[in-house]
Amino acid sequence: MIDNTASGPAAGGGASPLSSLVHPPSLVTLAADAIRKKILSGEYEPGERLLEERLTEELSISRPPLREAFRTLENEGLIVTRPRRGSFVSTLTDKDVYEILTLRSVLERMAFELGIPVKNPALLEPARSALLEMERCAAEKDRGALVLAGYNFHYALVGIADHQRLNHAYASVQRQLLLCMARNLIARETFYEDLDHHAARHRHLLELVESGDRDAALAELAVHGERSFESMANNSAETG
Amino acid sequence: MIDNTASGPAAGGGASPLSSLVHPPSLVTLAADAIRKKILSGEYEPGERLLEERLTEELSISRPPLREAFRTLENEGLIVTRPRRGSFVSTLTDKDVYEILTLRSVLERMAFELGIPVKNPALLEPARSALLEMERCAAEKDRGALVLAGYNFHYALVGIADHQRLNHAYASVQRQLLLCMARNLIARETFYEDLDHHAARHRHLLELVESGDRDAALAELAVHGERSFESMANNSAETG
DNA sequence: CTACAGCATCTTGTAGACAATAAGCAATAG
DNA sequence: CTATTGCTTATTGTCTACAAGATGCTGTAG
Repeated sequence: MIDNTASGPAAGGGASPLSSLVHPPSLVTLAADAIRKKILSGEYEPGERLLEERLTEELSISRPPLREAFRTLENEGLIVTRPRRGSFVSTLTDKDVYEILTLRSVLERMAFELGIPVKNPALLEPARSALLEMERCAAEKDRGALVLAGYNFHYALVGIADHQRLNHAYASVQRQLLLCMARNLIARETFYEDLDHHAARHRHLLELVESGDRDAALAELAVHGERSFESMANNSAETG
Repeated sequence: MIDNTASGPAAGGGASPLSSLVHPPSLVTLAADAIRKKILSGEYEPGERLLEERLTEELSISRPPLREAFRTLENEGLIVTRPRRGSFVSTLTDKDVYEILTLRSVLERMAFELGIPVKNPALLEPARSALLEMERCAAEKDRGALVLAGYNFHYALVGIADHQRLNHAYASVQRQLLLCMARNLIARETFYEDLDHHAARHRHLLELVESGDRDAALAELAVHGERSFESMANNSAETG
């Protein structure tokens, strides 16, 4: 059954909360969100075949909206559809991981180059609250939640560029990154060194962004991304 | 009626010629290609409502595959769908144009940074042949064809990075750029100064790429993009 | 004359059914 | 015993039909 408890930007395709009040979301949207959630949570494993009939009864919808949802997920890179063969959860090779990480890095740098110094202070609010959420997770020693909060923070940070297409592309890349993590569950545990240090690094990054020093922020972002890249690449090399 | 005379990478979603021989393309693919073509050629104007029933009889298919094609085009940014209201060809604001051009620039730079020096010489082949096509168009004084060939050249150039996701994102941006041009038809005529000079600039760019001098190629790309940006931005300011 | 309410029509959203193809299995021949 | 061929089954691709909601018009009241 569809359960659309909309999560952060990294998790859902999420319509704006305003429009969702006015327009009841279509089954296509709900189905896409539900399946995306199950893929990213690891309930559907990479490579797993997604039987349409099975999904229809699982979500209590019929096939047309389900198939439309598949198209959406396909364009997001979460599933691949082979004609007459069916749809499968994307299996990521090491090259895919490389592509995802490099593209993410470029998009983040673009956001900083366009967005710093921040013209509209309101654009920083989401990043600030996301950081608070991170620090809360760190204080509670909730590593899994911290990772997700980190994704939301990065997404919010990219938002300072006030660039719709950049946001869209970045969200897509982030989702695939979450798929990487679903592949090697170890990453979820060994990714980060120390929770407080992790949160502190992100606070430092945000402060540099707020200061308006573009080059300093970009430099920090570089080492920031470097760390993630190494962790993920090592991890992928171990398991892949 | 669907007429899938597959064009260059900028125009079609184009399945590989090999697989198209084995697997008959689905109606969804054919419909998406056909509609995309009509949108980019200007047959369907920006803002125009796309009636499902009308499209079904125009393409001689039924609504389910058509609706799936809509999802694809929606994710490509060519149409927008408002729930219970219908689908419309995307209307681009000046900010949209700004976003498209900046994103394109970043993606091209990324391709150069990752792809130069070119490791696999075969990756340069598509760019070389695309350039020849450009020069042919210039010689024949076919301005419209030259512009399209230019798009194919740039797409081929991005291909040197050997980066699937980058290619995909770039193709998407390019399609929206073509949508810009469908908006202001003037651009198609006044965009370029001199046909031969235009082709020569592109040859120069390719030669720098082939030489392996990344910085020089990036510098040339910068002025290259600068020109397009100004032309497009001015043009959009005039008409938008 | 204008504004609001109610209705008719049209369009989208969804469901269920049919047809075509691919995968898996079994039987037979070598 | 193995490989190949034919069939069976299951799953995708597509179509037609029904339901729900939105738009536009018309009629009436102020």
